[in-house]
Amino acid sequence: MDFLLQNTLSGHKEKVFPADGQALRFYCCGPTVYGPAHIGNFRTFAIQDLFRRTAEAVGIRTCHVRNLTDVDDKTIRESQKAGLSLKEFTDQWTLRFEADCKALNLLEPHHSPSAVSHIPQQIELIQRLVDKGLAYKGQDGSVYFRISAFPDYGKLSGLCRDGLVCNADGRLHSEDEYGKEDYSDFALWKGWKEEDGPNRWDSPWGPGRPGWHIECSAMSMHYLGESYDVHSGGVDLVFPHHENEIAQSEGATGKPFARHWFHPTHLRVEGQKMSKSLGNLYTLDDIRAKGFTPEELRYVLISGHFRQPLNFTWDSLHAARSALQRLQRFRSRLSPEAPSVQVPVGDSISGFGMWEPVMVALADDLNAAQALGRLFTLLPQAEVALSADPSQRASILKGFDMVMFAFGLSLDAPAMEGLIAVPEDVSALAEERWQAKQSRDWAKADALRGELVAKGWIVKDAKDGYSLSPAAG
RNA sequence: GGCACGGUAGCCAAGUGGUAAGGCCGGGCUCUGCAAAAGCCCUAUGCGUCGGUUCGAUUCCGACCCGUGCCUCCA
Repeated sequence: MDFLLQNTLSGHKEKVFPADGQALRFYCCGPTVYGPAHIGNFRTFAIQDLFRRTAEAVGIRTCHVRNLTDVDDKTIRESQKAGLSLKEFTDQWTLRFEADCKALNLLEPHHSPSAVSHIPQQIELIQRLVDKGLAYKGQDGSVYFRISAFPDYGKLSGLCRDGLVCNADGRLHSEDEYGKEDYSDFALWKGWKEEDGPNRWDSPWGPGRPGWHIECSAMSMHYLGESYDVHSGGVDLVFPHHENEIAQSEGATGKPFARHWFHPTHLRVEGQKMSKSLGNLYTLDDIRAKGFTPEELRYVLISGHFRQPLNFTWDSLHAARSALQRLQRFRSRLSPEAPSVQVPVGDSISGFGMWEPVMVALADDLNAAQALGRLFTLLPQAEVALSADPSQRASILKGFDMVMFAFGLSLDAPAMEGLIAVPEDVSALAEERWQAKQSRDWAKADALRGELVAKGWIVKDAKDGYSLSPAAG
């Protein structure tokens, strides 16, 4: 099964493929660890995870790198506010980020390099650019990339260099910037300033710290080679971040950098842009506080097409809950055993069976919306097929689990339920009610159910027992 | 101002030159002491507006309206 994906560089759908005999080399721009990531950040990471899972599900091995930006203006400023060293500060947010990723069932990247731990690689790359005349030291002690020496600048974003200067329409900064030859030139190395405090590293150009763009070039090439397969980040990174990465990398090596680029678009919240002032920069904890699970959020985040802006609403989380429950019920009817979520590389290509149309949709430019549509259409068909011929159970189950692997849905809600502690008095009431019901004392049973509801618990009867769950809301 | 993208049922959201996937909500039915759950069924004569091309357009073209993104460090 071919895996097609629109390439930002060409504007066309192109086949995703690794070099012969190698893993698909895949780089993602990761978070700046100065606070909790919000659900908009996680939309991008969830889509990237969907990309990786889809690749692996169709039999493409991957090597996935996602960096951590742990030195920049924000991390320095916020660490100082918090009274912590930069490392203490970014470490704590890195742990938080990793925990959130795990909760969202994002596969762990094979490498998660941080900028601070790759300073030498960045200095070396800057040195290559200086040596080739593509970078220069400015009057302010910083080193800048000389855009005028890189004719291809603008090929990713479609913005030409002249356009940058001419079309900004008043948004152009005044020319009081000093140190740079040209307004558009960007910093590779930032000379140390008073407000940076102890956060300084030595370099051939004096003390300072790396610029933001250089870290991704240096680390991606360090782990994946000077030319690699796929590079991804949020749509806002197309310009200037990715444009600058291309300039730095191709300028230094003279070779093509990443071949294939894709950019998930932004999340909107209740029809509005996310912003601090609107108070809608929700984190995973905010989602939990409203009683939803990370998996429900994941479902929402991946359920729209990644190049289409997605409008997040609380209602969509309710919809996700119901949809997931249907999948869970289907899965547990198929087999009570927990799904195997191991990477299915190797035997996957012919393994989807009746679910193949779902994977075809995912492998066609990551069309998750269409894939989910097909999935739900096939659900009743699977039930019919199963009752007609029970011997198909194993193959239906296998294909279904593989598709769930690709979506990254573990369908493990029952395990979650077990984690909710039921207070003593509640379980005693419930037990008393069950006994009343067994002796057909309907009035008493109903009265006891009323008491349980008053305590915020809902009881549901089955043939041979009952279950308790906290009332919604 | 430049470039790009989008406007599909109450909500979310696919898709196609030939008569609108799917999910949620809502309604109905079956089942069950009751309730809930579950399963089944139904739910857009219309796809921003107005023109054009066509046997036929939501799908192509044009104009317009509205919304969104990027235009130097924001996923």
